[in-house]
Amino acid sequence: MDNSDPGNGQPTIYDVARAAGVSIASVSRVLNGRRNPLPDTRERVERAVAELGFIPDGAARALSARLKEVVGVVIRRPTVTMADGGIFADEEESLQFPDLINRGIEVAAQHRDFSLLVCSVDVDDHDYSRRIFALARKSDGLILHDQVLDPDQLARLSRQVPIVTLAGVQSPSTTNVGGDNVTGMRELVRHLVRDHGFRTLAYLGGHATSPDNIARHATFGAEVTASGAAFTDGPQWQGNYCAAGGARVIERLLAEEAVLPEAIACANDQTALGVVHALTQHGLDVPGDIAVTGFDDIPVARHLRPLLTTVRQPIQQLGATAFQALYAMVRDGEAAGRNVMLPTTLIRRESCGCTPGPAVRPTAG
Amino acid sequence: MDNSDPGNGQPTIYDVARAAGVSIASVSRVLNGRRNPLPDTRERVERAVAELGFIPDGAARALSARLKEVVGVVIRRPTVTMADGGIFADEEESLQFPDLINRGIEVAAQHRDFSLLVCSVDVDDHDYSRRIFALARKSDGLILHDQVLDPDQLARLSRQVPIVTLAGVQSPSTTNVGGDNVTGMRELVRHLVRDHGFRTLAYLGGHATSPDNIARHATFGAEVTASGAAFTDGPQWQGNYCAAGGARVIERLLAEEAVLPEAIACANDQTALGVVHALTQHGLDVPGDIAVTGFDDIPVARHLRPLLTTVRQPIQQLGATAFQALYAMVRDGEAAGRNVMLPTTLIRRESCGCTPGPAVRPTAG
DNA sequence: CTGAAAGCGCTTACAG
DNA sequence: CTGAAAGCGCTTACAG
Repeated sequence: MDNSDPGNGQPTIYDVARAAGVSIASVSRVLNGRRNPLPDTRERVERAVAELGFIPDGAARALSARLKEVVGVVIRRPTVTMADGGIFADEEESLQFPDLINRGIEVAAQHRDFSLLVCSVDVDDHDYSRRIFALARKSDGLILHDQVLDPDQLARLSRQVPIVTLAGVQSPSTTNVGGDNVTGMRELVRHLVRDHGFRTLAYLGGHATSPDNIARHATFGAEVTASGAAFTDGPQWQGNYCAAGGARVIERLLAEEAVLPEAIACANDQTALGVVHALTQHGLDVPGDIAVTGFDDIPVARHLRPLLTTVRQPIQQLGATAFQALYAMVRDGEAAGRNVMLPTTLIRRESCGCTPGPAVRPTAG
Repeated sequence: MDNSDPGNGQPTIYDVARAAGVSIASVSRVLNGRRNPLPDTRERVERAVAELGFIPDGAARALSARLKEVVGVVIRRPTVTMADGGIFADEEESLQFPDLINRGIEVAAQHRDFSLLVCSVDVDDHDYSRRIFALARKSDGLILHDQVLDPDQLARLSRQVPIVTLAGVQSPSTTNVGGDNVTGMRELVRHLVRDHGFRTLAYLGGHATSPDNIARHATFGAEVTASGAAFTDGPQWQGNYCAAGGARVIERLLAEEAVLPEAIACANDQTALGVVHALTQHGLDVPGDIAVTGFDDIPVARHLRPLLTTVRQPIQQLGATAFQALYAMVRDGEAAGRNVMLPTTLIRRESCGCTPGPAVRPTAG
């Protein structure tokens, strides 16, 4: 029963206790600031800690305190199934929106001494759900981007740890945080149809199962139709939230000499990036020949030419809010089942055909 | 001593053992595939596991097996100190290069059932090193981007866990993985000076302490000078690896009506993005009036106009290599002190003044 | 305020 | 092959 320096290196709490001449309980107390120890005790412990370079082991702490101080985050890695049944992976692309959200989660988590454990999944992989369940046992709670598990699995998972979905769907056992797709899309359609007078419009989608994508698609279609303009729709307008995916859609349409609409609303900015690029490569001018819009307002959207008209979401805030919701569940046992919707706003820049004004800096979200 | 269902939810290995009518040791063995158990034992355990939805607790496993199956990653969040002493944070920007590297680390880690624990630090924060040391005790090893700790701290940290630096500097106690800055920069200068004939060139830097930045700066300056061209240098050319940082440098130079060089080599692509944008906003044409190049070849660089001439690094591969190096240290006790250098290649596109050819897809790295 | 002891949920020699 | 038991390094009632 000699718990001291086992030769492998790291000092344990026993080493500190011996060096300070106190019990391990006292060491633990000064380290965690519980039950204020006497100044003398505190000092001796602090000196010993500093001398030995002691840092408590995370696993032991977690096991004992029943708190890992880790939030697990799952993002979806893109894979796109092609028309011919093949698979095309755009893995090399950075996923700016999810990565930025994760930064928001992480910064919020730091304030609570939580760390971020990330796991990216390819939903076409055979056992990706096993990895998510394993992640759950390494974390105090999980934040799931998009829709990576079906409702049944989500319900099962929520029995392991609290779950917050980001841009997913709220359920009795999970809380959801997302942007207001409907309002954003309405504003966009109104601008495109009423202000610019476009008569034919298409929506270039993201992952087919993504709740964000579904909501944006539905709202866009309904609003366009309601406004009396023509909604160009169909399976060929299916992208995957990536620039390469968006570009591919355009390439194919152009290859089969399809008649393009006057305006294309993309599922997100990254898609719009690829769309603008593909159109330009083929000699089409944006917005001269065709208008293109995005969604999210990722920072690079502010450096593109033409400047991208898009629907702004408070990206980092989405992440921070998701963490806070999760933390309340983990820490205070707050109930699941909430649905938090953050506001979106239309940002009119150039790619819709608006005239470039003086450089517009969006106000901080 | 009743270790069974404590009411809080998750079944433990004791519950499984009881349900299967075996000992917890047997449960552990079939779960971990050790010492092949009898088919009968295996089946009963597997049935009980499935019925109870048992997943081993990560902390308990880690404590007992002395392996957390977690790799900690530290990236540097941008903050830039302004000339007037103020602080300007570009926190809202996505850090595409580090994020993409992290994806590479994570995918490699998945193959070994490791997860990625990320921590972003602001080196101007007062106690960021405390957070890094805490991260170390939640991980089996650490990968540090850039230069986030000084050599002394690195040495101390390496006594806690194995360390791999990414684009850092190799030392006896740490292994480093990075791209070949010198060769890449040489090729770039040769192209700019010899092929394009530029006579005045500047380097717009990244973080001043970044080893990548230092190497690129030094090589660029030396090569330009050696070639007989003029190297424009000075503190006003200090960026921070972000688009906003690059744009700010240009804004200031323009504001003080400085004479711009014929070509600007940026520390990375993201900076180049901001530079191109700022120049364009001021009516300057890239590459007509001034050439701009990047470094990294991040995917968006392929969707910009003009297409960015840059030095390609095998980004995801850098991450995967860093993980593999770390894994060898964690698992096989491999010694630190290696330095792995991955090749870079010049990618000539349009922003240097080359004529746009047919769209060039770089071959997979 | 402080210490001795139990316990967190696993893995792994050690016997059998 | 399998089980009883020790032990991983902490935290936290429980006494004193």
